[in-house]
Amino acid sequence: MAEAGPKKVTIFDVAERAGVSIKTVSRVVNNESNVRDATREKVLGAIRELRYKPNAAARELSGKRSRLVGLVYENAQEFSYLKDVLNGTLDACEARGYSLLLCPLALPNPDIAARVREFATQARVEGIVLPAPLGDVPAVTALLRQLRIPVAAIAPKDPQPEEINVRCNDGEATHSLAEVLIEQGHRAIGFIKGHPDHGASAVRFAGYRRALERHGIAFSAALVRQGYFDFDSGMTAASELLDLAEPPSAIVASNDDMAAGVLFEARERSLSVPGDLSVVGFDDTQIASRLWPPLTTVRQPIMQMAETAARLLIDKLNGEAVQSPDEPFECEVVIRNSTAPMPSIT
Amino acid sequence: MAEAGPKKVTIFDVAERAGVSIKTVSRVVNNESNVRDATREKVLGAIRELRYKPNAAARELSGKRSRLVGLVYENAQEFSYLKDVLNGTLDACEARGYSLLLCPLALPNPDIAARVREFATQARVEGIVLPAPLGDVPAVTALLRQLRIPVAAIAPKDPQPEEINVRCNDGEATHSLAEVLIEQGHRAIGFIKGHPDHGASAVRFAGYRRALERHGIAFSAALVRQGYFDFDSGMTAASELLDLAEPPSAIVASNDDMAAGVLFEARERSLSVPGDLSVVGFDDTQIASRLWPPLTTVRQPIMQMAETAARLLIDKLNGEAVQSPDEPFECEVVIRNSTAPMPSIT
DNA sequence: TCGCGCGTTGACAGCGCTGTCATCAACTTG
DNA sequence: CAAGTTGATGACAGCGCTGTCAACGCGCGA
Repeated sequence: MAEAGPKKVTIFDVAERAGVSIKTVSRVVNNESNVRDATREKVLGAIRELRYKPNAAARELSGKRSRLVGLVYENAQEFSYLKDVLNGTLDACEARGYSLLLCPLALPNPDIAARVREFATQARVEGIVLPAPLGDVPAVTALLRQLRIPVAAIAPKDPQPEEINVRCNDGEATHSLAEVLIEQGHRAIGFIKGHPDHGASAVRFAGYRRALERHGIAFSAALVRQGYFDFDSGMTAASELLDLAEPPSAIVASNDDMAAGVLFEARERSLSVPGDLSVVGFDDTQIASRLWPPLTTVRQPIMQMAETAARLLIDKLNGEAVQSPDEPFECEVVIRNSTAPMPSIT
Repeated sequence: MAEAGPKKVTIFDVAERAGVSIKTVSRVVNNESNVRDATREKVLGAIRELRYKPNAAARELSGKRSRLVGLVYENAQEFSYLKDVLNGTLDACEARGYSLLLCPLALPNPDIAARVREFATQARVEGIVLPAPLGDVPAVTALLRQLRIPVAAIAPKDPQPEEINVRCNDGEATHSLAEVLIEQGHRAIGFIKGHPDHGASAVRFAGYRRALERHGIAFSAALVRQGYFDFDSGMTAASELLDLAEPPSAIVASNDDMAAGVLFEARERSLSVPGDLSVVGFDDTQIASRLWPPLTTVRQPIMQMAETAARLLIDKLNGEAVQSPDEPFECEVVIRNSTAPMPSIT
């Protein structure tokens, strides 16, 4: 191997330069108390001058802190969701000097527990970020609790009070979304539920029901179909709904991918959207604005949620007393062109 | 902190159990030669029985090997591409006991070099995977060369012979794609180029030109527009092409996102696809099958390419004499419903 | 005045592994 | 058969840091 670059700067070099012991340098680097301000300044100066960067391996070996956070996620997940989760988590890690390790999971899978255990122990992560729907998978959550690995869940169905979790008001948002349709005169509004294993599915469905109730529209189970958050299930559900003797004039899909399926099915039947049928999605994924017509949908602040989750997690790892945000994050309804007033039946 | 779990198993425990010195255990773990088979078996047995896992921090501190690979990528990139890159790279890392660290880049950005340097030195990665288009960014490649960090480039424009790189035959694929249209009778075939900074753009354009040439169709610069791989530029380019006095009857977009833009523009003009206009994309991203009509496009084996790149990179880091694959990976033309025979003008 | 407590600092061991070099037995060779 | 060669194994230092604990100086109350 070729020799290159300047000699590695170690804590000894800094100590010598600052005229203190390595222990004091260590204290300064780790922001410990009980260092006189003058001393701290001296050390900080030496660190800056020498461009000292602590050796992560040595710190971990000696101090038992790996400064590693894990992101365990469902690999089949809509990727624009993951992208936001990833970016948010990375931001938080970077800001606090942590590194991120990834653990994609294929669900459903009987070996999840083994894989997560392997990851948690072998990868030496101090804490784990668990984006939905993994915060709702008992095999995972129970294991991590048993391993005593701190967890930060993004949008779990049943938030554990002692664990970090961040939520958004997607129930409210679905309520608003349904109201958009109601205010346009729609009364027969179909609903395609999300995957039953995802906490968000029930919440969104509840939001839809509340909107109907509030506006005095009778709920009809016939207008509800079970979907699984994927394109095909959206198509199938739309097909069934449109085959009804009295088909809905609008359909709320629990995510964009299923809404895309609805649009597809409508095209197959030469139904005009929004002329003959209004459609709304959820998530504002990239596809929402690429479809024709562009989808009215809901944008969730996933990246902020992930950033907050990871930040709180790291703070907790650092011994701070953190608590989950009291208020859910705000979703935003994005009005595009897939919705239009109910054609008057005069 | 709560005490939990079994006592950590160290190399000493294994050595004792196997009745050898720690050094011999180390040799076995690192697959070094000069260990008698019988000894190796004994040690392997002890490792298995004790479930020994070497401590990564200690190995790094002592041996200077971090077993970390970096993935530097453009964050704005189409994410289904990144997903494949990520999955392929992760697979290779996992199979070889490496971990993956991420470094998203926002391009264009004057500080890339600083950020990459920070990542390369601070994150202690031994090697870096560089998916397109980053293998073509001199600020990045030159820096890494100077830092002497081994690199594996995915689909670079100018493959460096001394560095690992994997390619696919996307020129051929574009050729085939254009031929699909030609065989359907199209003669006026528009082309929307990709981002000029991406190596693939020129290659795909060349494939298109070769197809025309091979079938004796005169090339017309008027039918070519510059795009940037994004939806909007696809729309704009389509708009210009369709405004031509003699508009094309088919359009080849250099990726799916731009093809989606073409479809969108066609819809705005109430043009039927593929009745009035045939459209093809490239990449077979998720959106391709969600659009209406579903796009004829080309699927690249990105995940395999990434897996190969990362695998070769790690082998190289381990001192093996590796060389890039001689043959490019094969792309696959996916025929869907966005193409149809040229309407006869009889 | 002495003794005590507190805030600050340093000496040193040791985290778990790999690199270096010494050792030793088993061969090979003239 | 002595000397040299080779392969297998072990002893030990040390990677760069943090935890532990001791030492030191200073102010304060009795």
